Amino acid sequence: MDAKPAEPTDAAVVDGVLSALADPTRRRLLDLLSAYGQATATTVADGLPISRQAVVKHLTVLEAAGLVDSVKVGREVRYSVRSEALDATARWMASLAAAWDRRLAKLKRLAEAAEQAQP
Amino acid sequence: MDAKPAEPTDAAVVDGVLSALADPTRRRLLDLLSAYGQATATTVADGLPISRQAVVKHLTVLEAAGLVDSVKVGREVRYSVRSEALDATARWMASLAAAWDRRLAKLKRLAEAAEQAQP
DNA sequence: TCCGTGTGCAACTCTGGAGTTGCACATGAA
DNA sequence: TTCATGTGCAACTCCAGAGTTGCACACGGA
Repeated sequence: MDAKPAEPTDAAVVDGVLSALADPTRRRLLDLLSAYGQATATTVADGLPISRQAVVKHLTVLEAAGLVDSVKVGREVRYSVRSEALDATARWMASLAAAWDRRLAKLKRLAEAAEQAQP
Repeated sequence: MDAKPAEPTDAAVVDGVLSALADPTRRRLLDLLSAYGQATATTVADGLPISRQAVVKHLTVLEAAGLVDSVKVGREVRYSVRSEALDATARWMASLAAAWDRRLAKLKRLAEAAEQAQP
């Protein structure tokens, strides 16, 4: 029973996470962030071949997708990774794969039944 | 033990699946395909507001990502959904989420230890 | 054989997003 | 207060990819 297609609320989350993770640079960014635990855009940009502004844009996308959290400390903004949205999307994908399997199995049964009915 | 980062072979698969699923039209297309069980590009295009050629391009991307299978029957090409790549990506995401959680927990412990060492 | 329908290929437009640059603003330290 | 450094904002370039259109080709049925 844990294989229903997806909860309606998850749709937007899944959409955001998938778009966010589609970019290799953003995946790399998440890797760095999870390694640092907490870091500013400037810090992360040092470890990447792109400008700080590019990093900020990516972080904005990731935050909108719920994959990243930001906290303002003094004059700097510290970002950290959040696993909830990622986990929700993983569950969505697993249930989708299960749904496909069930549909295919059902269609296969129907096809076999039809074949036996009309030899 | 089922939470190791990811198998190296999976990297390309995950990359392809994520890029493929990032497009809403492609997700819609997969929905239709899984409902039909098996369908041609022309058939699917009838249920979408885009041209057959656009559908063919999307199906090519999906097939390259391993999300779709194609079989040539006479003069038509029948596409069907495949769940393996999707399932592999789901597992990758779940293990990534778990890895993030473990790292954050570890960093938290380290921070607390440091705080106790220097009150 | 001829006709109709489904595919494949190529060229084209166009928009969104990735990245850069320049500058103004804010804040912590001296 | 002054200075250095980290952020925020805006305008700009550039290119990949989503979609279209037109046409040639292939195959099954009459």
